[in-house]
Amino acid sequence: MSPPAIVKSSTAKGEETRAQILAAAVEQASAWGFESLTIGTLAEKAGMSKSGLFAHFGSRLELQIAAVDEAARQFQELVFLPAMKAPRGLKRLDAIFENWIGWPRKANLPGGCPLDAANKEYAHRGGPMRDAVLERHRMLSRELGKAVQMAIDSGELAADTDPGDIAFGMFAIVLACFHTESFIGTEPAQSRARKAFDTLIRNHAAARG
Amino acid sequence: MSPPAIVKSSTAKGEETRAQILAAAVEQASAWGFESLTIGTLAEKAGMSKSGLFAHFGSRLELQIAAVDEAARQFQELVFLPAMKAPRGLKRLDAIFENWIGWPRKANLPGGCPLDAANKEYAHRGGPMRDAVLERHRMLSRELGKAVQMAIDSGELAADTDPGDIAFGMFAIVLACFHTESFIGTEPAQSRARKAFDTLIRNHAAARG
DNA sequence: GACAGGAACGAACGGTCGTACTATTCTGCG
DNA sequence: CGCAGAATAGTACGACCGTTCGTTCCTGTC
Repeated sequence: MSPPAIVKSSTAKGEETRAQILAAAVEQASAWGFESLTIGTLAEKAGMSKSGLFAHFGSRLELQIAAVDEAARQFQELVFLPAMKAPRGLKRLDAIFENWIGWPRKANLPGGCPLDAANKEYAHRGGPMRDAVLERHRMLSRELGKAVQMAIDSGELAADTDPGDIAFGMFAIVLACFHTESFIGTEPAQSRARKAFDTLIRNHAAARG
Repeated sequence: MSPPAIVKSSTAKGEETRAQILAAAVEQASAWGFESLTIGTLAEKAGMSKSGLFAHFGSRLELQIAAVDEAARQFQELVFLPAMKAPRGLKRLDAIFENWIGWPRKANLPGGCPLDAANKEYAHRGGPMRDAVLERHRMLSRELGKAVQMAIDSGELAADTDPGDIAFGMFAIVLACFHTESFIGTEPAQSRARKAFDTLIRNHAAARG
């Protein structure tokens, strides 16, 4: 009696190693792409056997999809979530941008943004991976759109601003930041990105009273 | 005697098939990445045996590098070269931008810009491929910088314009255009990109008489 | 102590990879 | 024609791929 009730030991021992595997998977995918996620190399990285790792996912595809999910979760956790502490409007948009351009470093992903990598890899082909990537991307895109709309509603951005233009502009600047980091270094790339973002916002700012 | 001098038959029959192989390679790389360039699949695509194709390059790495070169050559041919017919300054910058966002389609590369793909794949790793990609990228970057500088020298862009800002902005917009094409379609993506480019230029335009 | 179930293991499979050899066919020049 | 050399094909190899299978270890319950 005395029913164990909850238990289930929040870390079921298997869940724990699964989480470790996925962390390693995202790290590798950020640098080498999701197509590089092979059972063998990942097993070696996680310090376990191929079959042992394999049992956690059932197939390579499931592993890749799980890695995409994990990457999106980390993005949400490191970019959007902390920005919620900032007040709605431009302040929050600023926070999102700043977290965005810095999140690969914060997540210890020296290979760059894994979602960006996934998009590049699968956007132009069919299959379940493309579906998974697009779904996650649309979700995050919607969240960004809401944040922009708030800045319009608050009167900080001009009322006739097209929210899509701002989202497109932010997306563009962040992409260019990630891409130029490898050429000119993190610091100069982020500096240029911030300057471009400032210009973008100033361009659409509501006229001051 | 009578030294054969030149000869070498401009198309040495081998050169011709080599060119066909590289065309197929660039096409495949644009959609599946340069890491997907395997001897076997490429041989099948070119309608010849693995060993026959292999003999043209000597190693897979050489093949990949040759594909990067070919992609850069096509870029030069379809983006910069036609823009040279436009007069120096904003007109030429406009032409470059327009050719840029449309060149994958023009080159029959439904998978997107292969140089973008190569950059994403190799920017964060070492090795000869990274070197090759970065070199080509820097070359094209320098060419873009010169075109921007001409627009400043001609007085169409403000004298205090930072050429790097314009180049960064154009790069950003084109990247976002390529990335959003897969979500919202080619037409809307290019439309947004053109709008953003107009804003960028207008922002740095020299004050009118 | 017996037992059940999850977690990880090692070995093996069919297949594809890049690459090295040899053999065959094609092509142009005397 | 004949023949040299380039171009392509054939074959074989070791390594790695994803996956399957049977086994072992660990943990918690009767």
